[in-house]
Amino acid sequence: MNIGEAAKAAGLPVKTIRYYEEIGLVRPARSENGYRVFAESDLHKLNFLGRSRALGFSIEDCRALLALYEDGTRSSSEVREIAERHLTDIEGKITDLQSLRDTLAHLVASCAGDERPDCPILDNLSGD
Amino acid sequence: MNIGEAAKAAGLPVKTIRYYEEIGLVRPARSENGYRVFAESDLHKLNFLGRSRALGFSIEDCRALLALYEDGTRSSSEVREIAERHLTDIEGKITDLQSLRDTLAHLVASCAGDERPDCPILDNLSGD
DNA sequence: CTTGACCCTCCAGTGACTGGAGGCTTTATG
DNA sequence: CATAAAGCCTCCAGTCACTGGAGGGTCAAG
Repeated sequence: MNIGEAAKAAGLPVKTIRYYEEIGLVRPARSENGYRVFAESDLHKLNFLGRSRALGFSIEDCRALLALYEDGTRSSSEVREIAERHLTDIEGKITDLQSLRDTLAHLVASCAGDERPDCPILDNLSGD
Repeated sequence: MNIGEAAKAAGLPVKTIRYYEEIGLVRPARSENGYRVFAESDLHKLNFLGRSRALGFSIEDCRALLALYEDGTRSSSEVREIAERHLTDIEGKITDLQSLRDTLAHLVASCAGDERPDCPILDNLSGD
């Protein structure tokens, strides 16, 4: 299976797959003409990577998760640790964004948004 | 005022201020020895930028906001538009992250996290 | 006079791709 | 059978907003 077909099957852009090979996440074989050849196991990995990235795991987390996936002797605690760290990270980001949102919402609400120059948003940004 | 002092006053790293000059957000004078010299108005701009960035505005948004701030004939609607777009953007990000968080939380909760290899997290990532 | 704290410029790296140039190979069509 | 389109290849540059470091000049204190 060539890269284009693999891309469709995995739901990833061709460029992304080449990139994943470059950083050693997948190692497809090569045919005589130099084209990458993807086996079922490669496809499986690409799907795994796509799902992990969609859950927001970093590339390095994905690399670790993939290694654990392929290691039959792993302990589930190692996986859970990575996921927990990521979860904590996301929760922190949510909190930060919510606080930003509240501030911004107040500012937007306080601004007339008409043709006059008076603007509480700018007042706030300039230090009141 | 030299860049170090300006950095302290504005609460920004020296490197960041140099970067802001490079991209034309501030234009401090120069003394004979080549050192940047920051006037009160420059400091004011740096503070404005720091606050805008802290609210998550992109550099280009900051540039636009700064221009509006310095334009006495602006209409507050222009400012409000930028802020509203940013607010919408943030709300979208919050929604996305919340959905990620929910999925991850479920996965983490379902994983024993012990020494055994069985792991619903990996099962999910590998496509069930 | 020297030490240390500043300051300068320029270059490279971050994360995770994405776009494009320039050039093969394969497949479909006239 | 020629050609054109599609698909593949590599390599380089750009994204965003900085950040780190090399290599070197300037200044105030002891």
